[in-house]
Amino acid sequence: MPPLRGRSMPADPNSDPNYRLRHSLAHVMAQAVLELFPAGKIAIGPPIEHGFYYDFDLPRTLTPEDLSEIELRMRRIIAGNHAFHYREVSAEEARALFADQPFKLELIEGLAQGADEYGEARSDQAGVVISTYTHDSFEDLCRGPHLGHTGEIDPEGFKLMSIAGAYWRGNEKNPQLQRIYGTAWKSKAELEHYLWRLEEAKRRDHRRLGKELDLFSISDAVGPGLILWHPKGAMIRVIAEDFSRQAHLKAGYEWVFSPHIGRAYLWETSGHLDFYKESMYAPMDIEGEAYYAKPMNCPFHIQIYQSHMRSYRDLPRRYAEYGTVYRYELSGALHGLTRVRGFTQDDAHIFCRPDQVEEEIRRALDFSLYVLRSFGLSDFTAYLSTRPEKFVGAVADWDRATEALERAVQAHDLPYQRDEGGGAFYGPKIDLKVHDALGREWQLSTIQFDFNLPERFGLEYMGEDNQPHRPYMVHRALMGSMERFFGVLIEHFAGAFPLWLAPVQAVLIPITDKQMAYAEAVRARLGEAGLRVEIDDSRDRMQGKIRRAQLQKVPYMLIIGGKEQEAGAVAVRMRSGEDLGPISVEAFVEHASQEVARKV
RNA sequence: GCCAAUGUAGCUCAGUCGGUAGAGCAGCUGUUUCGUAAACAGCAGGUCCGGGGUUCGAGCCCCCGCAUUGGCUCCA
Repeated sequence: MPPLRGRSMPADPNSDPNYRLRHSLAHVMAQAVLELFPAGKIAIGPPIEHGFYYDFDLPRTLTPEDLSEIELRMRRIIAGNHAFHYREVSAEEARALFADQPFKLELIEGLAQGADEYGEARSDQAGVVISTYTHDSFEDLCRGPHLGHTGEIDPEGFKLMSIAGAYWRGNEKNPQLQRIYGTAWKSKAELEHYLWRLEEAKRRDHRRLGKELDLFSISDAVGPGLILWHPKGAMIRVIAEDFSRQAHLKAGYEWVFSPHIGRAYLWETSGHLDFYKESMYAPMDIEGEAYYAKPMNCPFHIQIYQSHMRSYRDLPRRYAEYGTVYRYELSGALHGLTRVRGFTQDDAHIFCRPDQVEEEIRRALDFSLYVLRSFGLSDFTAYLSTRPEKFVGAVADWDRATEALERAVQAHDLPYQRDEGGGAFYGPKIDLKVHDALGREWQLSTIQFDFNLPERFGLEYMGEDNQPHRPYMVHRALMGSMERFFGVLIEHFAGAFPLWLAPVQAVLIPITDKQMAYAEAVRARLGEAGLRVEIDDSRDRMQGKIRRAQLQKVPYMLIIGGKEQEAGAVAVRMRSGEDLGPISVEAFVEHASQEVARKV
């Protein structure tokens, strides 16, 4: 999840004011690379979110020094003020032009057969045109559009960022190419702003802050992708879990627990061993029988549902659990807390009657937004994924479910996008992505119908008509996984957690050790009031103690000198640097308690 | 998993041409008792990621692993 790095998804030429610039720079870069490696083969080079890339097959692997050389050549080409010329060619002409460019030939064949440049079938088969753009000595198969000429590019507004391996057409069975990423902006100032944002993101990186603030670690001895929660990180998790659990109970959920492993039979019935096996760990043998670590909690909740006969009057049933699951992830995909191999979902499964679906979805979405907003996240986009080509269940059920999802989103006036055909084979879903303080998007919540498992397990309830009926089943996770959610919170707050979440809410700073006994008494009083407080009893000077507390991003520093001790007070410094001056201990308790209750 | 880069003290990092392993912070000890982001001094701290090889000699060169980082792919 490098959220600031451009995604491979091409930007839109109409809505993105930088599209032409970035696309043109991709061509300029390809020319520069071919100057350096005349035998090089070029693949594709689209504009992306913050820049552009181009994929190459080159006689040797690139080094970071090559990037400077390529940049130099690019600036030289830009200075030539070369115009971009568009022309349309026939398939034969195109084949001749790119006779020594095998990737281009493959693209041309695709175009000739009505596919687009990514090899996807196009809906508008009729209007397939093969075109090229030429500037200076470089001609590329390209749909455009481009700038008028290279002189429109600010030579100080772009920078080549990195080299990465990328499979031809993103398929790991295809040859691996070398991809050069660049970022490009209208001006040097914009580029610098972008680079500053990258630095800021680095400063907030949860992996860095996790170490600096002693929140969590990952040990080689334990294994990659497996998280150790240190006391301070665990404190935050416990607060978040307690808050959310109470909220669930108030919202009509029933709390359940389920084990970490289950028999092969369970996973055969659920179908996980058919369609999810690549993500599951090898089974363990228990008295000759295979057991699997759970990659999902649903089959267990289903067993609870099925433990006795359900009446239509019993529904809906909402089972919630912090369920720890294990999923195999490719080693190269692991990333801090946001992509791990063992994680705990704030999972729930709702079993309901068809006539309750609308209400249940609305409640689930309301609840999800309430919980996320409580954690200071307020900027959301919803993604509605609809029925794919391959699916299970009845079309009527899909339509009803999809409409319920859409109406729930609309009721909240949330910005949302439809991903037509993007649902899983077993049901439509809404994903909520949140935007953090830097505007980066993170997927957390998901509300997902399942028409598969009720069928496979033969779920039933007895209806008013004394006939068995199949319930609807909805999976949902709000924070998603505690690990990822924690990572997002760390980065969102840059480690400066709001008071209610801060693992240490205040540090008492005695100026000399004459105040130590008084500090101890103050701590006892604050602890009694439910505040998490430490005394800095090191032999540092006050300045040193303040600095340490600042670096640990502790919300309050309570300075205690002779004057405060006389007055039964503490001198309050906030981590913003603001000095509230001396106030009585009781006044501070009141002030802090209110702030905790407000969750800000 | 694949491509590339990286891996040196708890942390951040330096280490030249292959020739006795370094700094700052953190830790420990001593001195200092101080009013809003670092008191002073000393001490200790190493499987240079692991294993093999080349060499008189390897942190440095070669090979094989492991881990991390950036991508590809995938996702809570």
